[in-house]
Amino acid sequence: MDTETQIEEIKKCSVQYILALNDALNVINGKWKTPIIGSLLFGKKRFKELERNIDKISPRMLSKELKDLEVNGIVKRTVYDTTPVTVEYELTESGKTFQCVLDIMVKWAVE
Amino acid sequence: MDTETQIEEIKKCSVQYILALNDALNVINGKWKTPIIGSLLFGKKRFKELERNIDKISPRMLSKELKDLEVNGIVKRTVYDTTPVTVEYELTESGKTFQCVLDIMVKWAVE
DNA sequence: GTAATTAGTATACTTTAGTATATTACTAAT
DNA sequence: ATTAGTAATATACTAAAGTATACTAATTAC
Repeated sequence: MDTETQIEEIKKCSVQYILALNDALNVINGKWKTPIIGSLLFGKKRFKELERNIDKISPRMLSKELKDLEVNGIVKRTVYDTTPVTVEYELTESGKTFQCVLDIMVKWAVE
Repeated sequence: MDTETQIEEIKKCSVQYILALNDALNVINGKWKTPIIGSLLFGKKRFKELERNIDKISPRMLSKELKDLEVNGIVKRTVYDTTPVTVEYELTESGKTFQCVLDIMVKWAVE
C-alpha cells in the first residue's frame, strides 16, 4: 500500500486520524518549537545565534527544545572540534518537509 | 493586495511568518482541541455525544475548549429550547477550511 | 420516590511548561 | 587579572494546563 492510499484510509477512521495528528502536533507543541523551526528554515544556525534570533528564549528552553526536535528527527546537531567548540543546528530532510505544514497554517491564518 | 501576494510577503519575513503561525497554533493548542475538531469533522454533535466520543475528556475541559473554539470562530454553538435543553456544536466555515491544515499534518506524519 | 438524562459549573488538586538566576570549563583579547 | 564569548547545565521557582470529584436544575421513565 502506498502512502497516498494509506492517507486515504486514515482519513476514514477518526481514531487513526487523531493519532497521526498527534504525532505531528508533538513536533510543534509548546511555545518555542515553531520559532526554532521557523528560524532554521532561513538556514543553519549556532546555539548563540538562535538565542539571539529568538526573542526572550532562555538557554534552558532552547537547549531542551533543540533536544526534543533532535529526538523527533527534525533537527540535526553537528559539533565541530574548534576552540571554543562550535555547534551547528540545521533542519533534517524531515524537518524541511515540515515547512509545507507550517506554510499551510500561515495560509489559513491569513485567509 | 490579494491573499496570495500577502502570503508570499509573509514568507519573506520570519517575524511575520511566526506571528501568523501562532494564530493558527492557538487554534489547536492543548490536548483536546484537535480531538474535538476531528470529531466535529464527522458531523455536528451534542455536548454528551462529544463527551462519549472523545476518550477520557472531562466535562470541565470539554466545556472550556468548546468555548475557546467558539471564541476563535471555529465552532458554532446552537441551543434548542427543548426539555432537557439540546445544545449542538458544529464547525463554522472557518473551522471546515481548517481541515486542510489537519490533513497536511496527517500526511506529514504518515510520510 | 428514585434513577437517569440533559449541559454544564465549582472546588481542590496534580502535573507539565516555562522563567530566573547562577554556574561550568575552555579560550582569546584587553 | 578581568572581561567576553562559546554551549550549555543546575537549582529553584511560578504559571499554565489538565484531572478528579462532586454538584446544579429541569424533566422523564421506572
